[in-house]
Amino acid sequence: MRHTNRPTPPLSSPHVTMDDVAAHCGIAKSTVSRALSRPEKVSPATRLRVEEAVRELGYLYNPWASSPGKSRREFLGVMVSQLREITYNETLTVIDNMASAAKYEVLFAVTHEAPQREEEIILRFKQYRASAIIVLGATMGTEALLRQARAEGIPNLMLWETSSQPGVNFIGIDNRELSAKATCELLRLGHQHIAILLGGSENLKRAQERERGYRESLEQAGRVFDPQLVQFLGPLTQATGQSLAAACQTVTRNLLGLPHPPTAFLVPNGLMAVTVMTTVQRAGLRVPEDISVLCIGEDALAISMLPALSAMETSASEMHLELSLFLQQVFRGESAIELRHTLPTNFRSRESCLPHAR
Amino acid sequence: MRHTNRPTPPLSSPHVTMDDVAAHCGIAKSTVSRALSRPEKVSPATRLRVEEAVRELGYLYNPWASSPGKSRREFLGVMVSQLREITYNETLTVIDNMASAAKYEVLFAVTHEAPQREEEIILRFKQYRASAIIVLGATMGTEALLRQARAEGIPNLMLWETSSQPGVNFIGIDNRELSAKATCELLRLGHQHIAILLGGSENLKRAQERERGYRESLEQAGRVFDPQLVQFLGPLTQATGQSLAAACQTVTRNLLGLPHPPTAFLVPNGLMAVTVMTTVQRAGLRVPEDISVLCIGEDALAISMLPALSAMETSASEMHLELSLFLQQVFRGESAIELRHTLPTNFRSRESCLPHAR
DNA sequence: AAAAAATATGCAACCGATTGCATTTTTGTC
DNA sequence: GACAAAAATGCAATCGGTTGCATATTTTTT
Repeated sequence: MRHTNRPTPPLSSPHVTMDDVAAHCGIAKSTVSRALSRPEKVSPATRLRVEEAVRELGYLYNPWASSPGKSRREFLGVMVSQLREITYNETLTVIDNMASAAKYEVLFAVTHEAPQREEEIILRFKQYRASAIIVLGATMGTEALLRQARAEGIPNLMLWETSSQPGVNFIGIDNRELSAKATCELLRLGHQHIAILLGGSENLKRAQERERGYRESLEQAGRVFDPQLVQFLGPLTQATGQSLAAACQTVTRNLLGLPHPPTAFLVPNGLMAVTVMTTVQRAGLRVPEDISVLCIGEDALAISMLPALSAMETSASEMHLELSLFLQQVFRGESAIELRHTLPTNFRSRESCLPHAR
Repeated sequence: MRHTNRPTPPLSSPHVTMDDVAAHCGIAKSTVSRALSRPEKVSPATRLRVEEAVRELGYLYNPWASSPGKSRREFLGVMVSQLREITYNETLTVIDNMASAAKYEVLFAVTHEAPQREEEIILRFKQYRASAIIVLGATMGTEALLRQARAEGIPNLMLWETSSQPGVNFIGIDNRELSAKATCELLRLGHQHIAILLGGSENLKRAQERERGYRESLEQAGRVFDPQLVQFLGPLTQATGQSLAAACQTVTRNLLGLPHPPTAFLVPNGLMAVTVMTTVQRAGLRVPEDISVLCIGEDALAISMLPALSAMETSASEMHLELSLFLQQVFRGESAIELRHTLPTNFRSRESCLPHAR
């Protein structure tokens, strides 16, 4: 995207400008400007007259104007892979709160995990001179984009991910390790056939890393890796047009119908956990007696359901705290911020996992 | 908010301007401008030289500059009460897709159902000359704000709500009626004590309307209205700091402990449904045999859970279709758009509601 | 080959604010 | 009441693009 090619937008209604206010008060434009931005530099009488006129004429500050170099409109670019993860919602809320308090605007965009779209979005963020770029949900190309942005002086932050590349900031979990730990946990419980469900497409960094962690754990334990047990839900929903829940249901049913059906499921979030559990139960099996379910990446649903969901858990509040610290630096105008923080994770056993009864 | 008072931001790095490109090519700034915005008005040779220089110098179009009246940066203001509703996520995705395709930027803000915040946000949207304002989740003051915006020529659209005020556009469901229908449904099944759980605070338009529908239905059926059975979850979570799910759990437990405990629950969404069901079951009761659960406002979770959730359902896709039509009008530059559409709703019986066995 | 038409480019004004500096007005002091 | 200092205001340049109009160049026509 360089320039858009829309047929020249219908010019918006002629707005009231500072000149109008000045004329109305019979004073100079510069005085009006000062009255509004540094009231103490102006006599109380004029200030009142200006405020009066502003109200009367309905004048609105125009952030577009002002010397297009300096001035004070500030943006935060927020790029999200998709809006299916409840955890992202919380994080987005934190970001918005901080931004709002600091009078920053949030530019929001969804990538749908498409690398090309990511590139466009980052470019737009740059054009709008975003003070920082925050990413939720990365593909394999994201890091390169962020390094570039960083090199150009735009602080960046990837959330819920980690990165091995320099120049990319992050606060997040090591998904490979997380997935590996989860797999080990199930292996330790004696499960021979473990299915892993991955939200998103293969593009998704997180999904790739989890798949890798899963595979490595299996290999390390000397088990055969059965590709049938690895299911990416993203491409499926896109191909068939069905909802994620529906896709999950189909996949689960298919898995249960295998000659050697899995006795444990690794799922990416609460919604998938519910869906898997329900499907399992409808197939006449019990959770956790017959089938264990373990959630990688806990969310609000986990504790609410029955049986309560065993999960790999992380301190979201720790992340949000660090996030807010980062944002404060951004708001203070620091641009060479370095922040690479891997959050600790641990297995939280609840009710949905049991040792495999042969 | 008129002007912000930050200590003048640290001036961003000196960007490459059109002048730089022009100088580098030895041509006039205006030619560069034309080469980029209307390539056909410029000789192929120059165009190539300019493109080359742009690449070489790393020139980026600066949307801030340009005649601050015309020009082509276009915004969509999206105001959301909170990010707890999964349905909102889908709607947001639709909005983002449309905006992105039309090269509009999405300005995003969360109100937390605070009227004062809403006012600030709308003001900011106006300042940034947003082409339209879209609202998800309104308070009682929202409509007045939108009418005002509309009067000033900014199209607005309230989603998932209806409005009786002129000048306010909407595509949504009549929450009073919806709630009334749901209550009737439960009354018809013979339930004597029906609890209603409302997400959000009393500020929230939707919550108010649902409470009203519930009350009216009860009165119409000649039942006594027991205020104890009406629970607003919003204020509770804010007061105690606990999560929505935790608050829902507490409330449910309390309700079950009443002298005349409810035999049916009206819940606002899937997450609350899961939580109520789980709490009920942990209390030694069964869903739906002992306790019925009916969801007002269906979401992805509804069909995934066990027992499958009976719900008042609406065609989200119908809404999204109309929404996209509205946005297309906005993108085409129409500002006096009139759109007031109440979506049909109907009761979808699944497994979570049964006649009350006395 | 000259005139007319079409195309390409440059010049300069403009958009709506900010800001340094000059100027005017007010205030305070003796 | 005169004068200096301080406070308030105005003037004009500036930011980085866009655009109408004038000018220069190329192409077409006869």
